[in-house]
Amino acid sequence: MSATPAQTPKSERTKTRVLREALSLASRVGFAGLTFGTLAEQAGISKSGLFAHFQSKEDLQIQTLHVAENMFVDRVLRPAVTEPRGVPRIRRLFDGWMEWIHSATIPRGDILTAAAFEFDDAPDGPMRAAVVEGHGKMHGTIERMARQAIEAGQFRKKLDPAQFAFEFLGIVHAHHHVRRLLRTDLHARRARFAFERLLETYAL
Amino acid sequence: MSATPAQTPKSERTKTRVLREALSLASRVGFAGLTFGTLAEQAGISKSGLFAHFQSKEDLQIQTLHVAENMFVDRVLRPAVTEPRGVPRIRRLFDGWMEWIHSATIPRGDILTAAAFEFDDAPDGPMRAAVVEGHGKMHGTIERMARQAIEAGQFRKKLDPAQFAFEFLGIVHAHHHVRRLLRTDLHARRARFAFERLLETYAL
DNA sequence: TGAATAAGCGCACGATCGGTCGTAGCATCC
DNA sequence: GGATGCTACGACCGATCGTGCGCTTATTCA
Repeated sequence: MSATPAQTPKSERTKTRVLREALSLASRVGFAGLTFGTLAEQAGISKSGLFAHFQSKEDLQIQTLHVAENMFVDRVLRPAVTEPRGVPRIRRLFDGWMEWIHSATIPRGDILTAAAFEFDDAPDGPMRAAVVEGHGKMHGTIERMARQAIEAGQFRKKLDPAQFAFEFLGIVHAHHHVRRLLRTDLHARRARFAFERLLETYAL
Repeated sequence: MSATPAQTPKSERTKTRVLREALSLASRVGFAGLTFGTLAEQAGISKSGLFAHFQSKEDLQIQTLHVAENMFVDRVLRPAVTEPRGVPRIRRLFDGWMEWIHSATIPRGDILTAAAFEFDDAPDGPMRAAVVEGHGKMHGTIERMARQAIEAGQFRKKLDPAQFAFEFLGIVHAHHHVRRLLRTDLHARRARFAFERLLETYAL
């Protein structure tokens, strides 16, 4: 029994495991469908046992969202930043994001975008605030990349970085939405085409 | 009592009234939030009384959706078709749609787009099918308009009408989403800008 | 090793969900 | 006008939701 080398406490290990299940569950049924009952069943723990780790449903949702965000940073954002500033970095971000979407199960798609769509009309609350903050950060990141592309002489000076960010996100979201609605990957082509047109408009 | 001039039967009048309330309710809380309980309360009718008019919740949702669709046709589509084919008609469609969005209460925005977002990841069912069909029709309409613009010599021949429809809808949806997320009308400008850029790319 | 702590469980709660049923009464049509 | 059929009602069902409580363990730390 004392064989366990006294490392991470059990509580933490359980929580990590539960959060992994929560992420998987939310990917399938959304954050609204992330209920204590179903999560308890999937994680092999009692409903009330979950309350030892999460004070409320909102708490559970937020922590799960942060797990997803960290994964996005690792798999999409970080790789993009290894590219040189400007257009290459923007391209890599778009490519990475498309892959990220593609790797997700079709019915729900990119879990972060799905969360944004799910909570954009929710009443005020911590979860909505977290989603809004995530959107703001992403918008800011893309804006910055556009600005760097201008500084690098790859984009025209007349380009408004905020406008670029709006359209970039719009393309990604439109793709996400159509993919969910029609349950097909055919529209990745259209999204890519729109993205290229966006770059071309401001190239040189 | 016999004063009523034997016109529309009472059943129909009640149903119309209830559907009007249902639309108003759905505009505030979404189609998922359109429950028999709350609708009964708002319409001043008993929950079970509603079942005389709607066999199921899905039935209620679909009928309410159709009311909204008809309204959209009257207020947006029909006015657009009064314009000459090609770019003017496309412009009018976009303008009308932006007004339609603007006229909606902010937290939920355009009820049709909201429905599309709400049911794009729902399990198969009549409501989802109705939403998909609505999207298909809209896509087809825009595609046709783009084709007509090509025929009229206003758009380049190399333009893919389906691509145009994808991007047109993408702009509208992106606007709808950001408006709900940030609860501001500031992004109408960005949407319009994106739309103009879309037209310019294929003009001549 | 033993005491303090916290993890996890079973049970139950009030609310709300979509939906059913039997019935009463009013509208409709012959 | 009178028989018929539909509208509308209230009561109720089983399921599920988020959440609280009290208890039994298992774990942590001195």
